[in-house]
Amino acid sequence: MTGDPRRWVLHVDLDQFIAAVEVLRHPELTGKPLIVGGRGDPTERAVVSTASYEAREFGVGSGMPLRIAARKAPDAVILPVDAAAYTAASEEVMAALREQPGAVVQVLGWDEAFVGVSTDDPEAYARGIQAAVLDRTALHCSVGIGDTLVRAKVATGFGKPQGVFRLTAENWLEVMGFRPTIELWGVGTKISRRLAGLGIQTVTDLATADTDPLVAEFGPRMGLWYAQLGRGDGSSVVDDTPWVPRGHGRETTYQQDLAEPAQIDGAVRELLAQVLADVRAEGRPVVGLTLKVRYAPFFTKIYTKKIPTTFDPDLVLAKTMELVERIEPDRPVRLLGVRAEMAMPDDAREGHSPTRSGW
DNA sequence: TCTGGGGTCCTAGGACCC
DNA sequence: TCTGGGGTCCTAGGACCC
Repeated sequence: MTGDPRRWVLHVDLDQFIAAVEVLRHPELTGKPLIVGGRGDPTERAVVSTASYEAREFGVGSGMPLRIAARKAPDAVILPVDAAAYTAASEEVMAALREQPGAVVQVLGWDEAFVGVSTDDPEAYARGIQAAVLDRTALHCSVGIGDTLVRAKVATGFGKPQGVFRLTAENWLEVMGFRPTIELWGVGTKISRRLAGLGIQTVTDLATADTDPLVAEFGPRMGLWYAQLGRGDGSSVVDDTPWVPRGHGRETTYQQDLAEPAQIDGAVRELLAQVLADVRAEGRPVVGLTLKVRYAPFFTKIYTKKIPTTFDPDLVLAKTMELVERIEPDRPVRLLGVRAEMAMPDDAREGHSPTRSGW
């Protein structure tokens, strides 16, 4: 007796996406160390968005200050971030995925997506995806195959570059069990440290841990979520419902710290104008505001405020300026961020982030 | 090494209500 | 004099991801 083909989650991740897009536009950079970040100026406060594999050999990685990266790889070419170009390339990639037979596509970012599909041969399907993406965009990708979203996502890392890797309940602990918890998707330095405080070092430790201490440490939702994460368990539903943004924000790190109240006032107005332009394009009213302030050298404060639902830019400005009054005087400001929360449409689906409950 | 900019979701604790 | 138990909403902040 043969049943229906089995349901699989595939996770598609482009290889060094941003650097690869730049190489397509600048073929003379092929095979050279390439760093993309900020405005392309290593003397500015900025970080690396993506480094090519050649640049990574010098120890350059994403998130690294551009200044440091330039020191490590002095001969690397440094290019500015060109978001519009990556968005355009990303749309081509996602279109190629949606053309695959029976594919349900859930976009996670510029360079990655889940694909849900029923097939008896997920490896062959994955190779088909790689060929289709390469054919349409000249970009290479890796594909993770899993029986849950988490396992598919984690699997991709073992397929890089240009490979395919399958991770299911069957081989999860064999592959992941001995690794530190920080290698899990959604566990960073802080959480891995707190887990270690509970005596949990490895993925197997987490998979077999009592839930009680986890709940006591992280709360009822996150505690149970981390226990599940250790086993690779969770949802296997790929959801292609269009995403509804919760809000829009802009933030800027200033090359010189702001000291004068008038400077801060002007900078906030500038950021707010950009945020309101994004919100207007969305056509949804503002219901809340956040002002983020990084005091030099590295201390961040967040001020939030709910406001009456409104489209009125003057009211939003007035409420934003009430938040500005909370900024501590006589402290240099290194970063300002303004964010507007928007009213959710009634029919919007519940949000679920990759690292949070529901998965 | 001295840390961007775009996001999302979770939790603690206080205010307030019945 | 001593202070329940349930709930909601709000603010501040934490953590993570790409």
